[in-house]
Amino acid sequence: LKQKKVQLKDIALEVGVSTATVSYVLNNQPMADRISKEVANKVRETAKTLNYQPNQIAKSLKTQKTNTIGLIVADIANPFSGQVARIIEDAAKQQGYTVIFGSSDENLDKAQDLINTLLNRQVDGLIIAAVEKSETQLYAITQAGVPLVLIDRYFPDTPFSHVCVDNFSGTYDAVQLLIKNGRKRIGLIANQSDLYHLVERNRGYFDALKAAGLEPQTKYVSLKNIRKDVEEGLEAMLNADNPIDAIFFTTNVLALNGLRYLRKKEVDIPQKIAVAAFDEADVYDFFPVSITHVRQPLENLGQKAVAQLIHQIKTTEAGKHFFLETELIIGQSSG
Amino acid sequence: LKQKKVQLKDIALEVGVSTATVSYVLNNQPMADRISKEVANKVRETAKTLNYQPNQIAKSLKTQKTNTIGLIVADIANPFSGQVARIIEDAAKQQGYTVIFGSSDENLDKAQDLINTLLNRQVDGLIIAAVEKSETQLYAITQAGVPLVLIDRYFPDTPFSHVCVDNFSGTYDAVQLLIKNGRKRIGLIANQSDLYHLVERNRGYFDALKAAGLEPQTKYVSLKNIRKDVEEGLEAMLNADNPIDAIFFTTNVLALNGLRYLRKKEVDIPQKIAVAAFDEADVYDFFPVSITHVRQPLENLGQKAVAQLIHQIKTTEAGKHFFLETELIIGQSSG
DNA sequence: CTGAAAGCGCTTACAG
DNA sequence: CTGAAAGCGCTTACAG
Repeated sequence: LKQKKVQLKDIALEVGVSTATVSYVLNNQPMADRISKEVANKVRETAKTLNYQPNQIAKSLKTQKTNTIGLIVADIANPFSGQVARIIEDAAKQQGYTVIFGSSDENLDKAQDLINTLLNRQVDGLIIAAVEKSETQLYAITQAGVPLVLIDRYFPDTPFSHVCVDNFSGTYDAVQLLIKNGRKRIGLIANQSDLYHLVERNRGYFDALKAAGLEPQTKYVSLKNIRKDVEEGLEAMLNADNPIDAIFFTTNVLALNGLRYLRKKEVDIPQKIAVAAFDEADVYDFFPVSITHVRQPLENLGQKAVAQLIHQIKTTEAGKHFFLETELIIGQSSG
Repeated sequence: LKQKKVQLKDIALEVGVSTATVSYVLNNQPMADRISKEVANKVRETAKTLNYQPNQIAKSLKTQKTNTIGLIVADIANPFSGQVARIIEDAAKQQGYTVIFGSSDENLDKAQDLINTLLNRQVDGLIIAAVEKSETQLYAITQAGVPLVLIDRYFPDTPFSHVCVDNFSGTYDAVQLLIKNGRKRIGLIANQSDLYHLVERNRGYFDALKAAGLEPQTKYVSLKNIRKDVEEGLEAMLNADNPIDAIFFTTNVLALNGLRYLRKKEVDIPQKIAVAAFDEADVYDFFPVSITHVRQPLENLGQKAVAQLIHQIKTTEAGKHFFLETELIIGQSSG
């Protein structure tokens, strides 16, 4: 049933030249300049009439380039990952690259599996939203000579290229806004994680409080138990002897769970408690009050990652560290 | 800089056998049974110590199989697409397939571009959320002998396999609920589109109204102008001489835009106007009232699409049409 | 101006 | 029980 595909040989036969000649003209090789206009045109015409589609696999085997980028995100179903994937897809396509993706679920073994699969498929380079404790597997990638760019997350004191935002300042500024608005007891709800970008967000919170002489109140939630942990954390902080009057969520997932709870409990925002969060969410638009949040420049993030990766593919030069600025979107929730 | 990769030849050399032998044992070919246990073990050991990673490209060129599925969605950044993509990714991985994706933006030319790219890369099959008027390009795929399964959308009187939901019944039931709840003037906000699954939703609305002897009121919105069109439609219907007391949105994007507008205008839901919609959205959780909606079984949809595609890849048998049942999630918004 | 030929890294009938 | 060899569909130095 599978139709025989048209190949170089067929065009060569039809025109009466060698496959070499056909290859030269179809790829616009420098060689092609020396091929007579007649032959070249005939080749091109024949390719068109036969509807020739080059076999990228054969091409790749010979040239050792697949024009493919491997992308590993946390979960493509998560809007943050999806948006970044889309931007990367577009930027890659513009440069003639296709992307193969996989979701790591923040799991080290799954990530390693994906890396193996992608390397077996000879991707020209990888863009990875790295999972916790994955430094070793990342070193293996670069040691194999495969270009690598980290996105969103990174590891300090590590040579891998990365494109991230300034998580510290982003958080610092948002928390400072809560302070400026007169809040004295500002809680933090954060992921229990060693991922450096999250650690940096926490540090932004602590530093902002310290600079104002305020006491921190924190709840670290487990990835396995987000909803319950967030609710328990909020409940404890709200019912403490000295209850919080503001809360900062370090991710949008935490914020969504927190906001759902606060709405259920009919806690007044921002009268009773002011709210700010890192990252956006569509949902913010629909909350009764607009939510103050730290916005990451996703477009820039994705495009720079692709640009840097392709640069590394072409030059085998590495190790650029980009930190992009975040933007503080001030809504009504911060008071 | 690029490290030389370990290949079959290296293992063969090390063990002192031919590459054929190495290939047989590493692939557990039937042939491998006849190879002495000692040799086989030595091959496996050596492969492990050298950390041999097969070159999937070379393998594919020879076997004419890439173990790759091409996936075309409307926009991977859109949560519906992202969730489906994730389910497909997992189902595919379980069967040893990797997925390459692309976003068509509902655009025929982009879709054709993606199809070409994916076919050049010799994907073993395609799963496509088809765009309007794409029948011709789909016929070209099947005529080239490439297995194809449509997902979410389909075309009537067409031989392509598809996995979709029963859009007519889903809508019919939801609108009927509004009617049961005493609503008499039920409006429809729908996309201006010939896509059959959307046409079917519209038909569900009209039939439900007709069965109850009610008059329809409709607004068809352009993809290029969703927000404005939705708002104008609602405004017109709310301010008509005989204003609507309920509204049905045929997609979640339309619903989100509509809900945003209704909230801004402080229209009471469901007192003044009852609301129901096709498809889910995270946002529904955060709306002051829970939103009645028609839920698609995404998990099933994605898994069946992959299963059917792989079936077609292995048997070259085609043309199965799946219609899955939707579920009506009854919230407070429908009154 | 063009072609013969090697080779990319595998698999697999075939021979022994 | 194992290997020599052809071949998947291209590209590209090299020769003429």
